[in-house]
Amino acid sequence: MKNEDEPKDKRPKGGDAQKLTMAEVAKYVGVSAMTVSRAFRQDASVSEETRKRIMEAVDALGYVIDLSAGSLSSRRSGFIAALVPSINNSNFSDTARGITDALENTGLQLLLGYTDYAAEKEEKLIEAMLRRRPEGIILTGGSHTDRARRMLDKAGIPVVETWEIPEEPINHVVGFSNSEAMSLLVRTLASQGYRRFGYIGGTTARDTRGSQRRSGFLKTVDELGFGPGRAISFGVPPITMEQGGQAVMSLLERWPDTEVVLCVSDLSAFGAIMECKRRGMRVPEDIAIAGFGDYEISSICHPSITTINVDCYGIGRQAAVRLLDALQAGGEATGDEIILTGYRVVLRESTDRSAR
Amino acid sequence: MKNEDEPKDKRPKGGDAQKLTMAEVAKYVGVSAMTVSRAFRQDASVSEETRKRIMEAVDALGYVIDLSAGSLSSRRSGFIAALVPSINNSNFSDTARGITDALENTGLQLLLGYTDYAAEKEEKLIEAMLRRRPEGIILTGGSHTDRARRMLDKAGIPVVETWEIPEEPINHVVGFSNSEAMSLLVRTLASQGYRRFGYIGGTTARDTRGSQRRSGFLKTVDELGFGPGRAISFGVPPITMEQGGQAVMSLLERWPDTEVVLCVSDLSAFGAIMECKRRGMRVPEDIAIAGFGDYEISSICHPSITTINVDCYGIGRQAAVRLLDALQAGGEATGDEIILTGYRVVLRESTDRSAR
DNA sequence: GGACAAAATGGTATCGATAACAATCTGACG
DNA sequence: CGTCAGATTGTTATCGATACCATTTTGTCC
Repeated sequence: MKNEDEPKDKRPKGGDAQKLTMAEVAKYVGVSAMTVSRAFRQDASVSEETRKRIMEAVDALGYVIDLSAGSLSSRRSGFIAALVPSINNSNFSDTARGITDALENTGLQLLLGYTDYAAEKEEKLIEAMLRRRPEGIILTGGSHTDRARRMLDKAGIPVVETWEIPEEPINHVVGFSNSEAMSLLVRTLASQGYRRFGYIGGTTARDTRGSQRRSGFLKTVDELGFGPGRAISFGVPPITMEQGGQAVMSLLERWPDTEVVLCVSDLSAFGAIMECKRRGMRVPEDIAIAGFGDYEISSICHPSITTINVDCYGIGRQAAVRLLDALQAGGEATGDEIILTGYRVVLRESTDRSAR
Repeated sequence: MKNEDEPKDKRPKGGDAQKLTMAEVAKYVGVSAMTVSRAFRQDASVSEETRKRIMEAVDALGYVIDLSAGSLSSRRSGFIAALVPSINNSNFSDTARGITDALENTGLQLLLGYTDYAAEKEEKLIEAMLRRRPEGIILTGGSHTDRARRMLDKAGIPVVETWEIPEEPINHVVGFSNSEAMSLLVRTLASQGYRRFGYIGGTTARDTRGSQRRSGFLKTVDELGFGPGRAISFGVPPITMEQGGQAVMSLLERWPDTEVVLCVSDLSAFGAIMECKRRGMRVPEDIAIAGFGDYEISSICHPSITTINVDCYGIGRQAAVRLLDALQAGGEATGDEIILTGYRVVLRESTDRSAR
């Protein structure tokens, strides 16, 4: 049996491994712990002189305040949770950046998670997040499991759904209609003379925004009287560039006279364009292709890609601001509200009609 | 003056806004709070029957455990912190994904931050992270401010530096030599007959990996006797595709007979290639271009881009595993160690010599 | 100089879980 | 049937900060 008296400190390394507490800093300075606590918050009333002495001591000792202790007694975790489908998708990482930027200097920290486009994973993540008692939560989309909804309701914190307009919003919404955005793109291209439209993008419930774009496409093509829409779907999200290439080929195989192909995202559009070029087809002369999302690549590549520009960063920023407002108001005055973010068609070379 | 007796609950909404505690769940079930606490952990000894009853109550009441309270007394936050330069860069988001995946089912949660390639921002973030008492921390690169180093040392938690081999590692390292990787690319292309090498990528201290690639380039070109390297730099990281395009033009203006241009990343390489094509130059016939990082785009675009494939995901995964090992060992046996991750040259169309 | 408001500081209880130890229960075995 | 180890459950103190209220100090004004 081991000697029970052996040192218990098993920290990997680190100089003086004693754990400093506020009380020790206080003793060192000759004030009470409460005063040290106040010194760490700007608004609290501590004389400049005392604060200075305390901060010098903090520096000298290398003290780092422990927020988890504080949040227990103050009942404010200082966390905001945000869930995005994928962190590898620059549209969503732009949104994450918008959130982070809006949170700067608010004393709030972001807890980020990614759901992999799966509602069950979202449910798990929501639970994991709620265990940290976030003061608010930002979600992508409006499609959640029942249990997730119940947990969110019970948590009693402001919720912001983003990137789309849910049929039954939980609380606040910052987004746009993916269906209408895609519809706008169809109409814009139709006004340029295109008639035979194709579409690439799944129907899967995993990517609700993708499904909405697809239905917006089909509905609009129908309304315009351009016959039944030619839509094919493929794999599960996230859709790769390569899949975009495969998809455009099966689409053209099935409907060889397609004039223009709209894609669920720029990434699949890019893959489609590259595959066409590889096969010797010219874009837009032989086939026009458009995307969605206005990724960096679309303005750079050759031909540049017609797309819908979405204010990804703004969605994140506004969602965070909305949350901050709600927190400020203590949840009283602020009614649930839907904030519509803008989008616009960006016409580029890949659908240039004059090139035909 | 307001009536002090008015309800204090200002929660936004939420059904029964009472905050449940473990004690209440315990009372409901008819056991002690301690037993409920045990039921939440797999290993703890609670009879199956009791656990089942407790979990049913948890479900019925909608109780969500409060980890911040638990971590205070258990002195284990359940957090791992990770800092990456940018979340929009898919190389780094792959690394983040690797970390997250490795943490799955460990009960540890990731606190992610991005430094914007700035050491001062890294310092701030490290402090913000340490306030949450993470059990370990994963950093990108080995370049940190003095204060950051002191804080990390004082924190006494395992540190893993990634994506490069620091001269003075803090603790653990999972990465590769960016300089040698670039050197390998130069030698490989030299063996194909290329002689007049150009380079695009900054020297800034912000992007140490970029600087290492650059110096690896210059050193190798020099060693091979191919005269002084032709290197130009531009803007601050993160480098955009567009900047890649601008850079290749100024490089060719200055050294018009350059045969092959190596870029600090695939993104700038892509921008460079597109700009060349836009100007009517053929790649690789007129000018060969290579990148670094093997982003998705490089295998898809036309011409496909020669690059260095880096195990981004594996870096994250291994870094996390290393951390878990260190935590397991309680910091005893595990010496600081450098784990080298692989990389390899991927030759593609953009440097295809036979096309000339 | 005294009165009084405002500023600055301190003391104590507490947030909600878990560690550590104590107590009780269960079943196996001689 | 008694004993004892192991399984199960309970009790109390505590993690490290902050809320709340009490107290002391400072400054202003007549």
